[in-house]
Amino acid sequence: MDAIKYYRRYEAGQTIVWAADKMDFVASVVDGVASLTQTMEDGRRQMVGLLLPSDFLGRPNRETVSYDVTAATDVTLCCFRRVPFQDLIQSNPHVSQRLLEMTLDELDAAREWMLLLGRKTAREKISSFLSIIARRDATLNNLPKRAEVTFDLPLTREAMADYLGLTLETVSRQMSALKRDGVISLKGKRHIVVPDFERLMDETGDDADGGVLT
Amino acid sequence: MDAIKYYRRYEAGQTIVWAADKMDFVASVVDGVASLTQTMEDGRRQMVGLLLPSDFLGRPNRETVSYDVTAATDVTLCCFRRVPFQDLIQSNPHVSQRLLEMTLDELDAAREWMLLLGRKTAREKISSFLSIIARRDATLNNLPKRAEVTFDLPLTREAMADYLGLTLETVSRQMSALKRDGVISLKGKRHIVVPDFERLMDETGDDADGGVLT
DNA sequence: CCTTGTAATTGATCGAGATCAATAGCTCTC
DNA sequence: GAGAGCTATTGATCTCGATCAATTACAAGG
Repeated sequence: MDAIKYYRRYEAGQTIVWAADKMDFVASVVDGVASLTQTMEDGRRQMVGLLLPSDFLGRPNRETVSYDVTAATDVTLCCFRRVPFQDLIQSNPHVSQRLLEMTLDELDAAREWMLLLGRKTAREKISSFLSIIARRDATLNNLPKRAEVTFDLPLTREAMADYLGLTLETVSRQMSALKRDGVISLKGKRHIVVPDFERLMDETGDDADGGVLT
Repeated sequence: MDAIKYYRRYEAGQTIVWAADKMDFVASVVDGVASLTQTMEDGRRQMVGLLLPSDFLGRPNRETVSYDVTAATDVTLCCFRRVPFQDLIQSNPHVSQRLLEMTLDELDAAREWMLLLGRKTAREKISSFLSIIARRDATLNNLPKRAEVTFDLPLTREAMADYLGLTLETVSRQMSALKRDGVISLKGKRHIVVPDFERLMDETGDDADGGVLT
């Protein structure tokens, strides 16, 4: 496996693959954040995937993807040439089982995202997004309960709008509203402080706990 | 594989599994249509999956699902007890590879769905839904180009609304508008005639063709 | 035939978020 | 430090789809 891997770096804003382009590798994100975005003919855009470190990019047995892949921050990928990687899957059942698990997790995430897009209010969308980022950051550290949480937004307001199915103006307004209400505070444009994480969770519209015996 | 399979039938409207319930089987849809639905505490609902014949339900190595599964029409499932099925995956790499392919297809569908939910207008949503159903029906037959297409809606207006992130009133109004504009005609409430399928496609907001050299 | 119940249509009004527009804050560069 | 070029905030107004409400269309059952 190590024999066919190599690293690539992309700068923030750079396109990693264009929709319908040939893609001769699959990869896993080592560092940074990449987004998958679909665009309509008239320019309307919707983010359909957000890849954080350890997430997988690309599809075995398929040469193209149907969305643009863009580096939201500086990104480092660990790449594998696609054909050797496919051979690896054939010979090593463990790999395809692991890949299946990861894809199923991604599908679950996509389904929560669909609930967000279809039914949540703008304020709930923003809160949900902030808590997703906060949580993904927090897993690297260890999360104390009902504590202050701090992190940097990896996305611009415009990218957040594309993620949430909103306009950037609405994103900005709702961020200001959450700040005014003391749910978050901002240091600069991108650095977020959440004084009480549970308070933020209450704003997301999701069930308080994971659903185990409500 | 045949040794561990059995069939189950559900009537339209019946719940197949509740969110967070234990699910001791996985299954594939033989006949009918089932929906996966997520519900918020205050009752807002969003469909997050629509299972048509040949689609797969359930997740190996996980006892629960996080959404309700409901029979939209009468449904026949071909079930496999979960634990033997997991053993099958372990021993037969072909199965997990096939399952990976199916899951990746479902993820692609989920991503198009996200574009629909986040960025399309009500009219585009309805048109997209109708063309999805028409196409899934048409694969069973053989599809001539720019021809009349005919099919039955497997969903109520309310279920369509849950699919599309709309209210049932808006669904009804847009159906009437498409009828008024001659894009579709209705025989009864559920039977749809599309006189010109390309005309319907133009209403979806999607690119005219699959994206091969636009 | 008349009731009862569910699915669907249609109308009137309202409001959340989009759109249009101006301004502010930053970082770079010259 | 003035100007260009971003990103972000804030204001004013408009619109699409939601909400509230009444009516219609059936199908089932007494």
